[in-house]
Amino acid sequence: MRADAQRSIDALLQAAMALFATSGVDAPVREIADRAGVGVGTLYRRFATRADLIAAVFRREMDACADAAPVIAAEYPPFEALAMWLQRYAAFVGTKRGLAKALHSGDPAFEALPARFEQRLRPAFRTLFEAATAAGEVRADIDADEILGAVASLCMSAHDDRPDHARRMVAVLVDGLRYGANESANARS
Amino acid sequence: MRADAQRSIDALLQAAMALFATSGVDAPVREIADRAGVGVGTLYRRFATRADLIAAVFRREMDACADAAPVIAAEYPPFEALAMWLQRYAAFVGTKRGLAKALHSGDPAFEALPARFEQRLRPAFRTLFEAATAAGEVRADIDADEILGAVASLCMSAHDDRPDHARRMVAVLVDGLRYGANESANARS
DNA sequence: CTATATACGGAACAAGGTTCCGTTTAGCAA
DNA sequence: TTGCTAAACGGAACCTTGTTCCGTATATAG
Repeated sequence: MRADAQRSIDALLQAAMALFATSGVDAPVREIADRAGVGVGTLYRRFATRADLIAAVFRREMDACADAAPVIAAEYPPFEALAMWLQRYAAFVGTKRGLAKALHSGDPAFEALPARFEQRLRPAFRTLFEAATAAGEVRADIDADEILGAVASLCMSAHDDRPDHARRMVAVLVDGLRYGANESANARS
Repeated sequence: MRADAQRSIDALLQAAMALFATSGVDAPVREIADRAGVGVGTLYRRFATRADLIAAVFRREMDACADAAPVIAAEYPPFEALAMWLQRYAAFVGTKRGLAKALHSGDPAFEALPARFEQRLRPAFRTLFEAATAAGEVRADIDADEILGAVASLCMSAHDDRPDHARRMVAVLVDGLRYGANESANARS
């Protein structure tokens, strides 16, 4: 692949990522191309369709988020690593305005994304989670998937408020994860 | 209001209803106007925006569905009435491809719809449900709202299959409602 | 019957996605 | 270094969709 082609792809992905975070995934292709400093023709040479560009951005960010897990795990003790990565994950989900709508749109470009979530994010978190569990720092009555879902919900719903609202709510949730933090309140339902 | 204006409104609502059922709520305004035998100008004279037309169609169908409840209740015994109305409700939800997306779009035209659901459909079903319960024909461990939600889910998800798939699933669900029909299976976690 | 407020149709406009094609250029070979 | 050419580029043009505008037609009160 020619070097300028690779540069275009990188610029497009970066521009799209930035615009999606601020304006949602409905950002017009022309704006994306402008911000990347390329023409729309170039955009369409690299991504067959607007949806393919969106999917590529999501995939890239998902991977980056998953890749952060082992790095964080190597540098911090189990529970801190888990907490930090969940904030990282929250930041990822928080920039995905319109993600849910896109996923349910039925567009074939998005079909592969759920599978990628399973293959990358889920195991990435599970490793952190099991390390923290093994260290006895996480209560035993909660499932790893529940946490990923809960954090995603927190970040999806409250996105128009102050931008750190989600971060704080995730922090509260993480505190609640601490082993034995609320032993008397564990009887739910 | 002039008679021709009323005719236009009726024609538009009917055309939109038919198109929404077959092509989803994304049907273009021009197609709707054509099918109604009017120009797009007329459409926009009657409905400030495309979303307002969609909302009007939903409202009208919701009301029709709710109005059917007392009619059915007057003609059939409690449990049959309940079963029949749920099929009516299923038919309504089944023609609403894209309803969920529209509701979550944040468009102000749809803001009033959830309230209308509460005010019309919920009580309409609750009356049927309580009559059947009073007659001892419905198991006691289920809530009326759960049923409305479950039927809606059934009709939303499986819409591309054979069109009667949802109808059959709803029928199965209704059978499960019969009081004492599966007493041994009632222990669900 | 006539006057006029009301309604109608559809061309025109705006905005967004996608395609097309003439121009430019990276990178290899001589 | 210089030429060559496949690859890449930009952006005008096109298509579809929602919305607006306005000249024409008509229902209906008096």
